[in-house]
Amino acid sequence: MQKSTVWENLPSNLKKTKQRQMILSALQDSPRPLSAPEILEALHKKGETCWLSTIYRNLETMVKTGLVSKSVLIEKNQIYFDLVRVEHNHYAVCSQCHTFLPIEDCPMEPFIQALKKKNFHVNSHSLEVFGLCEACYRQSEENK
Amino acid sequence: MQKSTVWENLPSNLKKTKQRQMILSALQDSPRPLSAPEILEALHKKGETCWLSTIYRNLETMVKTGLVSKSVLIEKNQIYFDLVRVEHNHYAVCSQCHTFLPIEDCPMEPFIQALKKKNFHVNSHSLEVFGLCEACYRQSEENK
DNA sequence: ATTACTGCAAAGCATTTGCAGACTG
DNA sequence: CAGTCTGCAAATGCTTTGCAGTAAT
Repeated sequence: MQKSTVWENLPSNLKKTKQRQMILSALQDSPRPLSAPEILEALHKKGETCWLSTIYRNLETMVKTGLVSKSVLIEKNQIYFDLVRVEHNHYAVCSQCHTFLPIEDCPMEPFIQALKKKNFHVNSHSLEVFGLCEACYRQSEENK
Repeated sequence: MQKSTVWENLPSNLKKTKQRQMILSALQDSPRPLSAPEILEALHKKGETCWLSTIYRNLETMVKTGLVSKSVLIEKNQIYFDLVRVEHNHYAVCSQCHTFLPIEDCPMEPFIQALKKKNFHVNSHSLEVFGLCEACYRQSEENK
């Protein structure tokens, strides 16, 4: 793994273990969020080994320290994790092939302001859009 | 249960069973979305019985027919179901006490338009906001 | 040396599935 | 009667937890 700034700047109470590095690297190499089992599989493909429980525990601590974000894919009812990157936090997910299409701007700001007025203190939000990507949409049209 | 329009207008391929009625009624009586286990509990409190698998199966068919909407509470990693009402679809959820605060307008429209331009065909979306409700926020401030 | 972390096993729980009998239209 | 639906049991699969040994600082 090309050691990233993220890695160099791990909070001091987090030790730099091989497993931690492998997990971060898997997330970094992926163009989309991954579930814990998917991370395991990705590591296996590289010939690396790690236990699922280790993956879960690490992801959870990384979420707490803000390195990683957590979301749920409702269609699979499974938790997905993503490196916190500046560029994007949200995805449109194809119901058929589960392609993740990153969404640029997040339209939530005005929203969060409105909640502030109601004395709700927002920490985080999640947003998922479902539908069909171009390819799957075409296919479904053809089958009509 | 006060028989609602929803009940009267069930799609003709859905039979009007006691269980279906009980489940709809539980959702109707609730000010917030419920998980399947919560629905079961609600029925028990009324002295009604029903199996969890029946609840799950019914909710799923109702989602398909558009009577009910489905969302995930990431903090509990559990699926929640809500009657599809005109008024609101989204909630702000308190991380502490899990109060659901309904959010009025949905800011997603411009968003969905933008995705159309990218040839992604949106079917549905989910949106959750997390944070602290007023009461829990005060409490957390006091404990500082 | 201290504290955090991992492997491993086992449990926990929400959710799904299969099937035979019961109910609805 | 035909097609759905339910009760029930059992399985599935993700996620969590406990503990003893291992590794990092």
